[in-house]
Amino acid sequence: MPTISLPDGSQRQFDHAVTVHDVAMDIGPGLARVALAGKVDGELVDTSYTIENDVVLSIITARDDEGLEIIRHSSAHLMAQAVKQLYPDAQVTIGPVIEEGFFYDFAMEKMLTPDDLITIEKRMQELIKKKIPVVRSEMGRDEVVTYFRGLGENYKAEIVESIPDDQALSLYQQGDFTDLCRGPHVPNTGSIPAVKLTKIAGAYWRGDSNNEQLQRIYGTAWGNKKDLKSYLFRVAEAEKRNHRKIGRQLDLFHIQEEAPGQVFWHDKGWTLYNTIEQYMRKKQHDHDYKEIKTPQLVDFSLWERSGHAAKYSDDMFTLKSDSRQFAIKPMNCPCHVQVFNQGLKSYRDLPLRLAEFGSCHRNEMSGALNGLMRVRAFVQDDAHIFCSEAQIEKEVASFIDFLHEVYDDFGFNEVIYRLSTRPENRVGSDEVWDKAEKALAEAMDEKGLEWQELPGEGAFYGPKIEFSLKDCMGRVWQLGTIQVDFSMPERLDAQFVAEDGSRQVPVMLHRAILGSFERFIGILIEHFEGKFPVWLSPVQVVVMNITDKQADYVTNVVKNLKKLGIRAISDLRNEKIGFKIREHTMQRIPYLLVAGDREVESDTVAVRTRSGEDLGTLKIDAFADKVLSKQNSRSRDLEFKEH
RNA sequence: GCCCAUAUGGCUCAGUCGGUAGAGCGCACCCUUGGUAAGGGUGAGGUCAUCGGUUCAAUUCCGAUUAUGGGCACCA
Repeated sequence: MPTISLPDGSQRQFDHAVTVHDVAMDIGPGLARVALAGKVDGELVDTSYTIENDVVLSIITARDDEGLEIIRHSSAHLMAQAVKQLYPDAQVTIGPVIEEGFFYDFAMEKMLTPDDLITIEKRMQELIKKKIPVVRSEMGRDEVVTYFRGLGENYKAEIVESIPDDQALSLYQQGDFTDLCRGPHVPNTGSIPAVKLTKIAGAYWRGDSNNEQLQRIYGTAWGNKKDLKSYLFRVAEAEKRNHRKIGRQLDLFHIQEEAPGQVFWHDKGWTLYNTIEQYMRKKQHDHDYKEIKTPQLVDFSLWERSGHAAKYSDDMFTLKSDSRQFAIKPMNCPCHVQVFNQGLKSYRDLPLRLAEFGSCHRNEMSGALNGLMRVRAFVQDDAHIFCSEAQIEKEVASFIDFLHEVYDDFGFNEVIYRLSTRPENRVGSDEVWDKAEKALAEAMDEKGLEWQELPGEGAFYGPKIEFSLKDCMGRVWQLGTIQVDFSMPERLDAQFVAEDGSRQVPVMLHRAILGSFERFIGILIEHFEGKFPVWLSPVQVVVMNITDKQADYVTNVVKNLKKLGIRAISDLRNEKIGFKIREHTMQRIPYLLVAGDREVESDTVAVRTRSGEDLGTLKIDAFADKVLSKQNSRSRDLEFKEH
């Protein structure tokens, strides 16, 4: 005789066991129609689930996050059903839910084309119309293996075989298609309101590039057509922020075939780059780093000693000269140890923080290249902190503060923190790893940061924290990092004299805040959609004349602004003022100044922002003061507020 | 590196069921001197990514290469 408590606090009593669907029906047939699943005492179940005891129940619909997830998961099954109907030799593998959608990997002879995607989607729509019931059943593990083997579904059988216990597994059947799945699923295929296939890709079986490659189809699914439409709109809008597109529009940089993975910085892009570098130089100086510069071409033997050659020799650019083998440096750390090693160091010298805007080259695999986000030649805001074990935690903590200062200045507040811990193959004792991992974790905890752990993802020489941001397409890019290294200082004979006179090996902390300048600028472009704050804008001010009469005046204004350290240009072209305004607005120049006869007479300029606000008419000095104050405060808005 | 797709004036793209190409923007010149998101006219610009094959004929079809894009894998 179950009593069922609902989320609003009300209760319903039944004199017999009921299904989730029955309860929904009891509340109202409208709810029963849209019910996708139930949540019984916190656990998600199908609508066909039978309730026998007193429980707390909520009915899950497309409005719930869980409901959306169920729709997506069921969409993956639906797609698999369509694919199997159209291409019977296809074998199913896995089909999980991902952010905003789902995918399913298939093993099949035929190579899918974008046209096939349309065919598959059409078949899916037909299956949706048929409202095929989705039925759950259970089977023993070995039984399931036999079942899938019988169907020729060898991948699926392999997955089931790797499940340890002989526990009962759940299967979901919809018409001629059955898949292994924990569930829950929608009650019938008609409960999928809005689904669209988006792209085809290759993916390795079990994520291992030594395995065969499967064909992956990505899709997106939503609770209603409107949400699907707005998702597609969002994707299209995000595409407008693409750093390659804006990089071309704003004349910041280009990449061309003769130099794959390397950037040709144009005047404006390089101005941006230099502004950032100058900023970081100042910040590093303030945080007691010493800036150094080390060679590009270093004898291969150093990379052998550091241990990099063994692991990365294929990814290094090398060249021969005078019968010596050199590598173009893929990283700066071995060189920094060489600087540390000059002159005997004392414990009094620690922590020693050596920073370099280090230009590195890595022969990244061709398929990895990606605009500014992944390049073969890049510059890191790299630094290595040589310290004692006891100093690790304090150094990590103050590094995180430093990193936050920088990210704040750029306007990034959504940072993803990840701690990568000891991998299977590693150097150093467990005690030292314990200490290092703890130091990193505690440094984050003390600042109240929410972080994820990536077990086994650390470098062979030590654990690391990664600081990442999302780009406009929702992809996550790592920027900053701090890594504890117990290995390299020893390999490269770094030592210091301790308090007791003994020789000891320092710990080395590898750290970067921006990561690569290239990637960071790519993210900046997308983050701001090219509308950089004043301090970063390659051109901060454009001064325009209305007729030829004001040309000299404008030239003079620009000259004066430049003298004050403002990046100003003039536009004296024989065009109407509306035309010039439009062009420079599209170029995202923060301040557009107009000088006509009125302004010349009063020694002023009329000020407008790129977002269209009229800031009135100001004397040149007054305007310059305000721009400089925006620049110095790294303000992100353009308006001149009166005080 | 692997899978799929793409490559046409500076940019964005159209096009040719095989007969050596077109638009808009930009650029140059001329007219216009116009007060806050596109004034008008004229003109110049392309070995249709590269190499090879099929064909009387290839930018178009086929193959290879390179690069780019989306994934996968990788990311010291």
